[in-house]
Amino acid sequence: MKFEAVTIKDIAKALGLSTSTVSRALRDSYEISPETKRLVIEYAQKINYQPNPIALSLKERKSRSIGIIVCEIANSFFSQVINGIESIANTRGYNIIIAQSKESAERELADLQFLASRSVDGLIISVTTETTDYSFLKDLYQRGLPIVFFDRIVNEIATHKVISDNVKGSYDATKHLIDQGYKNIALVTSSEGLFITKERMAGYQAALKDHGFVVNADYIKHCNHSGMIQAEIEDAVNQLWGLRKKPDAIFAASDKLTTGVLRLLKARKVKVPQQVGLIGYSNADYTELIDPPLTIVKQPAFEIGQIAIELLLQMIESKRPVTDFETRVLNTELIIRASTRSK
Amino acid sequence: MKFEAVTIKDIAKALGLSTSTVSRALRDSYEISPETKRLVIEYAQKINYQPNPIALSLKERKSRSIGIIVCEIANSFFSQVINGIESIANTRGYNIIIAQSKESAERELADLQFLASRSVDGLIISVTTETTDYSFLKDLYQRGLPIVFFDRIVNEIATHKVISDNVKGSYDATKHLIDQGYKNIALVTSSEGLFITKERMAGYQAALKDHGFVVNADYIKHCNHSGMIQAEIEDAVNQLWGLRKKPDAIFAASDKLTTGVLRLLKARKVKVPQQVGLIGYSNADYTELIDPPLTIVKQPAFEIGQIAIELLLQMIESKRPVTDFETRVLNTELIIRASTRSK
DNA sequence: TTGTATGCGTTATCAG
DNA sequence: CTGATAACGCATACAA
Repeated sequence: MKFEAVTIKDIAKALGLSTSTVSRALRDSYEISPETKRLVIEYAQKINYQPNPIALSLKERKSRSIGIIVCEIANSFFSQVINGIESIANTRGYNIIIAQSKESAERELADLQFLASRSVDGLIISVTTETTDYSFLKDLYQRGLPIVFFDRIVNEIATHKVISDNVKGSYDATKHLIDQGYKNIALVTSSEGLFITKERMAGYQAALKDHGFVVNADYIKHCNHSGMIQAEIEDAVNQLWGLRKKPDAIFAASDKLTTGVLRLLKARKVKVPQQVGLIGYSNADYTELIDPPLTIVKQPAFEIGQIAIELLLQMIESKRPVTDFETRVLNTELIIRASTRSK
Repeated sequence: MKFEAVTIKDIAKALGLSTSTVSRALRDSYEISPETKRLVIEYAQKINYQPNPIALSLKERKSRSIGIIVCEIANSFFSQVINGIESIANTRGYNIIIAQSKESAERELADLQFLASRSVDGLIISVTTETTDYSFLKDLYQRGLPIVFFDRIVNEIATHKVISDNVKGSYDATKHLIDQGYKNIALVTSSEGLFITKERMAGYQAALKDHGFVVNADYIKHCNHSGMIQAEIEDAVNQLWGLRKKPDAIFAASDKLTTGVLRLLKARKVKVPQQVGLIGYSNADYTELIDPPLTIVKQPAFEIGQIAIELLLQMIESKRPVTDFETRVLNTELIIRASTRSK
């Protein structure tokens, strides 16, 4: 509470007891007489006593808060993950502090320092597409800060990770385009350094090969998710369109890229899926509203959040350091819409 | 930091000084010799000393964190407001704790208690459409917790408020439909209790009257933003469609309602704007992607957040209680798309 | 100019 | 069973 917060001391004074007795009574210690306990607990309830979490944090050297770093909360995927995290964190008495990196490695570092200085008990993070220097993260981790990665994970750090099955998701998406009769399928994806990018590329390539297509390096375009993303997408599409054998379909391998490609095609009056096929990763809820509704690969964002926080709390609350780390891989969902392609 | 966090005591020991000297040197107190200051500051930097914010909070009886309660962070409007809040809070050394009420008054109360118990220094809130009991909020406020309302404000509590000009925004939206030639314009809006609902209704009614239309009570439908919102919208639209004089246009007075109405019309293969005109409040970024792009009323969400936090920090940091409260009213933007109605 | 002592709210340790 | 005291990390009134 604020101003006149009631403390253990107030209770002690009012009841003519010592603070330690009150503290013990409140924590239901076995060494306090039932009578005293009753008295204390009743009075505490009456005056609506709430233990001061700050004092508790100072004493116990933990803050019962966990930090989350994502690039952007306005992104559906991330806000759904946060919802998942929150749904569990709250019931376990933890609060979450959200920081946005805005796809900037610099801001990410600042966020990290900020959260560390606020002594969060643990961290859940999806790194930026820019991040290449993991030293601070590693340092934090080695100093004992529990960390769980999700989505854009860092393989260089051995801890729990939660992702969706990127290879399979991308394989399915690409296969769907093939099944629809597209012959020249391009991939617009994120920065090469990212692990999930590699996986998504692998799924795309595997699907092509399995169906007798050759992988054309010119068909693979990387865009990083900077503030310039729309311009990068435009560049990528221009390059694709400029090829001798122009692609007839695009697989966009992230939420932002899907929206971006769609935006561009709309602006250029390109008909989807008649003129160009399009499929993309997306957790947005608008994809069924566009015309025709877009076929998407959807990640189980809420579950990803829940699993991430479960694993994190497990690390935080276990007495001795966790040694065997898991990488949880969840299935994505291919949501097929407007599946009939009118050629 | 975590484990081996370096404290003022460590510095003192290493330099053969007392903790108070170190503390003062770090805070650049005038009563410390330049030489000692230099020594302390250099050493502190070298070992990367970070003051423990928890200890600081306990001492200064404030947490340098502010609470935010919104119904849903996945809502573009709210995530943009949060971005605005965060942009300022971070630079002023405050962190934000976000809680979601999910349109439930019960969860809102729990959030409130949670944040109060975490001793936030201030609160920024947009209440649920369900909220009718303001007693806890009022209580908190009277105990000295600075509160700023935005969007769904509570007029019963005299403090700063930030909203957009709902009357004008709705007036403009309605007028736009009239200008497009629609004659029977329905309003789908939120719960009647909400102040912003009243304002949006007022704008809608004023526009009709000013243009020589009569306000038809049957054309006004209230839906509250519960988990059943889509069903409520369906009900509302069914009722509208069942009227003797069926409406030829709908003004949806919130983000969620706009999406919901659109979803329904799409599902029923109703052509917008040919068969039914549609205009709605929206801060989503997908409205230009639908076919044809939707005309919307957009709120200056980021600015709303920035102003809210500015006002809050002003309350928090002012020595004596603020007495003259402002209600900041910002202009909305009418973004006209697909303006030519092909009748 | 620097050091000592105290308190913020709580719990753990040690006495009684 | 209960009470006094110390400690968590920091800032500050008071002493020197």
